[in-house]
Amino acid sequence: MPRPKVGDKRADIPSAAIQKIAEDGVSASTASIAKSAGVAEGSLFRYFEDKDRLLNEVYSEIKDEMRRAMASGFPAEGSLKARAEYLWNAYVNWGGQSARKRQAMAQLSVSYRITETNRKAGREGFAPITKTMKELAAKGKLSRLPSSFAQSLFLSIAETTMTSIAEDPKRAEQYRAAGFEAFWGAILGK
Amino acid sequence: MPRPKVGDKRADIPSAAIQKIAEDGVSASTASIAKSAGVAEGSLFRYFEDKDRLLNEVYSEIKDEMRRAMASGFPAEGSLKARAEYLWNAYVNWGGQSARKRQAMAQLSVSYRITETNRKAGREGFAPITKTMKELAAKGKLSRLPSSFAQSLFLSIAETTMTSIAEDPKRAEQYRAAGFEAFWGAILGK
Amino acid sequence: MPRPKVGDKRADIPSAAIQKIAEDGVSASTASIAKSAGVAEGSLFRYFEDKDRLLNEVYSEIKDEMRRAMASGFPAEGSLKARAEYLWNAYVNWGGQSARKRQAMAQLSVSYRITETNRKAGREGFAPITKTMKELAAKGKLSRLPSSFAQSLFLSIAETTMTSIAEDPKRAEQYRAAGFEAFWGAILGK
Amino acid sequence: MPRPKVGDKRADIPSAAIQKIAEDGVSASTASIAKSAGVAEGSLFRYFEDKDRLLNEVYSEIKDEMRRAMASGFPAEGSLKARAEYLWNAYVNWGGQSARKRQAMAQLSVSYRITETNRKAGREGFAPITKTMKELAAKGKLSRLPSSFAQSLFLSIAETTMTSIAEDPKRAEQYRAAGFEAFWGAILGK
DNA sequence: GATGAATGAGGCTTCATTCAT
DNA sequence: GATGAATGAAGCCTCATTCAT
Repeated sequence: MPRPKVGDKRADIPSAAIQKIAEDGVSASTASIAKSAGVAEGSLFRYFEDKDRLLNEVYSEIKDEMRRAMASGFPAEGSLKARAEYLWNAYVNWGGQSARKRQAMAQLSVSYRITETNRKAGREGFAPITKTMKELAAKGKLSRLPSSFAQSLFLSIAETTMTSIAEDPKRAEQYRAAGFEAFWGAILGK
Repeated sequence: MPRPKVGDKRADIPSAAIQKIAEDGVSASTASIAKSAGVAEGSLFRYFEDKDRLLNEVYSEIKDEMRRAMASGFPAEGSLKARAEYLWNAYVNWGGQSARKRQAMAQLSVSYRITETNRKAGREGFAPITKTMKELAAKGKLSRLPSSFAQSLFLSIAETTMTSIAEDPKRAEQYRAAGFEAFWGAILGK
Repeated sequence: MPRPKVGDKRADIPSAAIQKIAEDGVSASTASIAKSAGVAEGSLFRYFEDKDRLLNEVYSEIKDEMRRAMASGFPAEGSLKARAEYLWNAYVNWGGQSARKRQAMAQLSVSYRITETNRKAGREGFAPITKTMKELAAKGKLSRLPSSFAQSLFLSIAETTMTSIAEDPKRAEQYRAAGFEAFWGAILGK
Repeated sequence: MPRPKVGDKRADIPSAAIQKIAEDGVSASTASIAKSAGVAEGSLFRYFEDKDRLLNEVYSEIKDEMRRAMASGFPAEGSLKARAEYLWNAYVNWGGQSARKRQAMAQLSVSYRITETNRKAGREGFAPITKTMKELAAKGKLSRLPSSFAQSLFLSIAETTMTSIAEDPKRAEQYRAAGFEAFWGAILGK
């Protein structure tokens, strides 16, 4: 019978933090996070220097996971549309399966406790995403604006889509497809 | 010679709250808000039962203002595009002139302290907006989804646009126009 | 029947702090100090930004009181010995009546929480003391060393004297006289 | 090739404690002491039942070392002045070479965590010192007071001297000589 | 009505100590 | 013996809210 692995405690804290932040916002108390992680309150601070560190680490962890979700299986050789659609689906699907993380992210993104450094690191996607977005932006009607605008549109339209899915999961497929068309139209539509 | 109006004190509190919430998030202390409004700490609670009330009132006040900005001068008889563009411009322009309020709103909208009732009231625009959005949604490729989806897209694309403008104000015009085209394409683009 | 004066609460805190620091050292908890002052814990922080401020204020308050004790009635025109003896007696008597303050001071003086600025301000006596010490130092065998050395000897010999008095109060007079002779001999003795 | 001796770990702890206490006061954490000693946090408690034990042990260790410094080479047959001067020089020289220990001692001596027993043991010198002090006290003007008063004066004047030396090491010799003269004058000066 | 001093619950963080490995 | 992860009590401090003036 396997006994609880040593060191696992640390790993439990970010998940608990995500859960609590999703529920209560970034003002979720460290005590409640620790409790929900099944560790003593003091233990939290063995692993995270202070609450800000924890918050920032959770933030970048989620950002990383998002990127990984989009990176895995990415058809680097596909057509522009195929690539864009792949990214879209990967992102929206990830969001659908990670409601808690999305909710936590919504809180973290507007929190002043996330450092600018971390925020910037979060924005810089991995190369293939950035490249696809750049191509897309260059081709579309937004070509005279920074490609980051296209990227922001991607994120915000996807966010809107995911929110709608969360509210009405039975139509997930429909929203996902419609969301992509909306995005595509936003960038390239006449 | 106009003397300071009685009751002015109350009116100063929401503005101060907006300022402080924009700066510090919803965790801005009531003391700091009172101070910034030039009233005593205790006086705040003569006007607002508790902090939550204040927060909710600020929320709906801003929402109201947004609506008024969009309503005033609305060309009810114009073409669909004319009307949509009017709304867009009115909204984005309002945002450009109300940075503080936008920032406060960003904090308030994710706060769990804003009641669902209030949130819903915020979403329900005034009739002309809703009507325009419905028409738009019905005509576009999103016609099989609730018109609230189109409305959410309007808001999120506008938000993205305003953020870009805030970061690079010299290109405000460009962003505003491009933003509208993006929105238009999102809803109607082929 | 006089009711408790408003604002008196603040004044009670330093006395309580002295009491507690004397008993428990500078690690006396703010909670215990507040309790002993008869105020809520939070109230302490209305008056003192943080514990360090309180500690430093207590430190300089006691230093001030010491100086006042030595200054009041000082025979500025007396002989050197008369003046030195006056200072000695004033200081030692003050210490005898202020056991708690002396004990608190013993803790505060070695605490790293007292700022260098404050420490320096504490060292700078009022002019008459400094002047007397300078004259004394110049005349004695320590004339080739900074006069601050003589002053430090004054303080440390007095401290030793006061400690002995505290341990055996019946001999207070004897110790006080002997202490002065010791100090006098230290500076001028053959 | 000498390998690190077993049991060395224990010996490293008091030195580390001295270092840390000198830096941070008696509130130096056991964790920081352990780290500075190169042992695990928990190991400290294998050697010292608790922090108080460690503190007390460090205290008496330093006191012992002081005594040894004064005892070694003590001219038991010398004149009273020769013996007193020997003790003085030995003590002041020891202090000059042991700044850290003096600083730690300054913290420990005022700490309520040092037991009365230990304190008393610290005061009782080894016989030759006590004897010399008694002779001195008996001969001087303080002859009607307990000889411990003379001993306290020795310590406090020496302390003052060492502090001055620490602040201005180039004048060490001058201070040391002047300090002894001051002490001598304090006890015997006319 | 207006004030701001007073409150105390609750939040973050430190740290001496224990104990399974 | 040695380790260091884990603990939770206790410390400092903030803040929404009350209420005597």
